[in-house]
Amino acid sequence: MSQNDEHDPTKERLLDQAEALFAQKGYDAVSVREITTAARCNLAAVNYHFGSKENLYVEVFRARWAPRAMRVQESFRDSLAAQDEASPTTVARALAEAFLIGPLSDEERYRHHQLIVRELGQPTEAFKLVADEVMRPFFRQLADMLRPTLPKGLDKEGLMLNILSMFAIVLHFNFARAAVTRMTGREYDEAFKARLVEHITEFSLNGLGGHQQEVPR
Amino acid sequence: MSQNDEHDPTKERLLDQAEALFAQKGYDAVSVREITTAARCNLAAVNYHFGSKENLYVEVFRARWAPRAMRVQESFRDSLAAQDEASPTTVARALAEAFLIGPLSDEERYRHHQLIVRELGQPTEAFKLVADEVMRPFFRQLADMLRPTLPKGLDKEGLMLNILSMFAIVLHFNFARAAVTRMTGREYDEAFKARLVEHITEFSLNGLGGHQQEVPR
DNA sequence: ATATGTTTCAAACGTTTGTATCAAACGATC
DNA sequence: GATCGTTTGATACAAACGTTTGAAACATAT
Repeated sequence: MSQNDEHDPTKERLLDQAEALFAQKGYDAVSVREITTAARCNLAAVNYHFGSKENLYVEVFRARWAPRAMRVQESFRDSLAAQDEASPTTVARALAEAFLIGPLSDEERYRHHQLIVRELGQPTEAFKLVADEVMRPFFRQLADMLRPTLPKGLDKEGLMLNILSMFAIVLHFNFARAAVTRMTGREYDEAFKARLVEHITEFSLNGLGGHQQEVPR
Repeated sequence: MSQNDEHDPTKERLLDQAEALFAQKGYDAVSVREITTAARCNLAAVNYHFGSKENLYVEVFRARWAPRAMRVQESFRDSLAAQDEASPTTVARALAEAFLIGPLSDEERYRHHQLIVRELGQPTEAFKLVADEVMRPFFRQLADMLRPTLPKGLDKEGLMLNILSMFAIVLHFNFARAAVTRMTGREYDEAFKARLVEHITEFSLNGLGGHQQEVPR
C-alpha cells in the first residue's frame, strides 16, 4: 500500500492547484477539468483520490489551509515571545506582522485570505474545521494573553469583539487588495505592508485599552 | 412604448430575485433558471430584458445596490447633522449606526454586504461603478469631515487607512454573521447590534485620534 | 378592426458540468 | 516473472448550463 507514502505527486498537485483556483475564483467558478488540467493529471483523478469535487474542497482546508494557519500562529507567538511582555501594543503589532508579513509568501497570503473570507461569508462543511480547530483555539490564546492587561471595565464579550475587530482589519487588508490599492494608490510592496502594520497596531490600541499606556497624560 | 413605464413588473422582479440569489450564493452558483423561477417568469426573460446573465449582475448593482448605498449614506449624514459637530467620536458612531442599524431591513443589510464583499475580493465589471460612484465620493466626504479634527501627525494617507479600517470592521460584522455568532454566542438581535455600535465606536477612536478627547488624563 | 411594437412563452440549441466505467499501466510481493 | 492492489487514462453519460428562436399573447394607436 502507498497509504503511508506521503509523496503522492498527483494528489499533492491536485491539492495545490485546487487551492489556487478555489481561492482565485470560488468553488462554483472552478471546474474539475480546470483543476485536473492545471495539475497535469487525468480528469478522473479528483474522484479517485477525493471521491468528489466537494470533498476535494474540504480537503484543501484540512491539508493546506489549516496547516498554514498554524504556521502563521507560530510566527505570531515567536515574535511575541521576543518581547518583554504581552501588552496590547505588542500583541497588536505581532498580530499585524504575522498576518501581513509573517512566514507566508504573497501568493500564499492571497490564497489563505481569499479562502477564509469566502468561508466566513458563506460557511460550508469546511467551516466547522476552520472554526473549531483554528479560530477558536487561537482566539482563546489571544484572550488569555490579553486578559491580565485588561482595563477594569472590559468583560469577556467585549474582549472577543475587540479580537474580532482586529481580525476584521487584518483580513480586509489582505482580502480587498484591489480596493485598497484603488483607494490609496499604493501597491502591496514591502514599504506599504510595513505601513499597514504600523497603522493596524495604532488603530487597534483603543479597543484593546492600550491607549492608557500610549497617552499618559 | 413602455420604455418610460417604470413599472415593468417582470424586470423589477428579476432584479429583486437576482440580487437576493447573487448575494446568497455568489454569481456562479446561481443559474438563470433559478432566477427566473424565483421571479415567476420565463427563462428567456433574463436575456430579453438584460441581454445576458452578466449584464443582469451589473444591473443589480446599478439599479439596486448603489441606490441603497445612497440611502445608507444619507442616514449617516442625517444622524451626524443632529450632532453639534463632527468629532471623531460622533463620526464613528454615526457610521456604525448607519451601517448596522440604519435605514435597511436585516434582509437588505445582508444582501448589501454580501454583494459588496464579494466584489471587494474579486472585482468584476460592477466594481468600477461601486468604487467610482459610491465608495470614493463617500470616503472623500468622510475625509473632509474629519480633516479639521485631525491630530497634528496624521497625513492624508493615514486618514484613508483609518477610514478603510472602520469600513473593514463594519463590513465584517455584517458579512461574517455566522462566524461572529459562533464566536460570541450571540444572535443579531437589536440588543447585540446596539452593543456592536458601541464597540465599533470605541474601537475606532484611537486611529481617528479621538482618544485624546475620551481619555483626558 | 387592423396594424404595430413589446413582452412572454415553450422548445431547442450547442456546451460544459460532475461523475462513472473499465481497460491499461504501474509497483510491490511472492 | 506471475499476481496482486493501486493508480492512471480515454471515453461515456445524463444533467444542467447560458443563450437563441419563432410563434403566441399583449397593449396601443391608427
